[in-house]
Amino acid sequence: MERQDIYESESLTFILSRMMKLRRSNVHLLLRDQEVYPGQPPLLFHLSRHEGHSQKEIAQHLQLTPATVTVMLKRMEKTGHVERRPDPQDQRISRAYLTDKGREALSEVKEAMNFLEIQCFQHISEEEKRMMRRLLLQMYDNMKSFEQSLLTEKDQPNRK
Amino acid sequence: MERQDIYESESLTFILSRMMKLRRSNVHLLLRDQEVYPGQPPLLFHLSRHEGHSQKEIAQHLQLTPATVTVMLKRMEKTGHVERRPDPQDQRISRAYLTDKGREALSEVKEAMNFLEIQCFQHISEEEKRMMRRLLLQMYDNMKSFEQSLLTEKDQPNRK
DNA sequence: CACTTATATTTAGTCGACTAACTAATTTTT
DNA sequence: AAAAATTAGTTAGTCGACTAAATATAAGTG
Repeated sequence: MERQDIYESESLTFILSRMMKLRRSNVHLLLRDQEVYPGQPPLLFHLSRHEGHSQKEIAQHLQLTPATVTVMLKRMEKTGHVERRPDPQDQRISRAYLTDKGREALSEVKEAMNFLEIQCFQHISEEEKRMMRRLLLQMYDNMKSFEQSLLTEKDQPNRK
Repeated sequence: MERQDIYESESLTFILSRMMKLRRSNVHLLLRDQEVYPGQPPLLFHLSRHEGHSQKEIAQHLQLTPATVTVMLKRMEKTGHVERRPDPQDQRISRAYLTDKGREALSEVKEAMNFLEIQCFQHISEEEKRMMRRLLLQMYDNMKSFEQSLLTEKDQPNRK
């Protein structure tokens, strides 16, 4: 069955996305007891380091849209991990805080995610990790340049 | 602004997911003229190689749930890229085929995706790519083992 | 043959991610 | 001071991905 074709694939991005998908699924399994979904740890971590950030600040840091942050925070309010309070000086601004429940969940999430990270890099040396880091950043830069060229192209009247 | 902290991050998986997110966004920009969404190329490619596969077969190959395949195919039927026909021998089975429009879109998508892949790996040597492939497969295997251990744990009566 | 079990797909609901449009508050301009 | 522009967040809608339950069809059993 072609379930195994990750081992035959020449496409690195294919392997990458399969690996990331599996990782995400493992995150899900790991976090189920904490009522935390796979997309939420980055937000939890951010709030633990930046108590009371506005939604705009959160969105910028996590590179998400404001709409996504609103929806996520709303859900996390619902599970009791987060609370939002209006800024005293500016009624447009909403600031997010971890609740006690949120902090509790967070420490377990931190532990779980660290554990996962260690498992993920089993049998991979520090040197190899360093090389991979360099290559990934190169890829990121390449994609950033590519994005720029696409967006520039988009603004051209004579595009295509 | 901490938008730049990908360059400071020690977490490879963080860098990985940021890079993959950016890539996906670029795929989106590239495919907008073809009425194709970033999740659809794998399914289009599969159908071009396996004309008439059942939804179950598609789901197994792409490692998606049947529900996801149903919803995706329905959307692609709507845009006219795909048509579904019942199997003549078994009324439970639905088989998917590319339309002419789908084939047309596919060839442009193929071109675009190849172009993107080339851009992604600029300034990275063949040797480096080989190493990265090995490391990614190792990570995949690690995550696979981890998943197994989690699922085994899940079936234990005395878990946690 | 009737009933039970298995199979393939669908539907409804959840999540995160985006876009576009909207709402309310604040700042800037006239 | 009033109007216009900007800002922060929200809502509605789209996508893909999953889960659980439902539906229709086929296979197996007594």
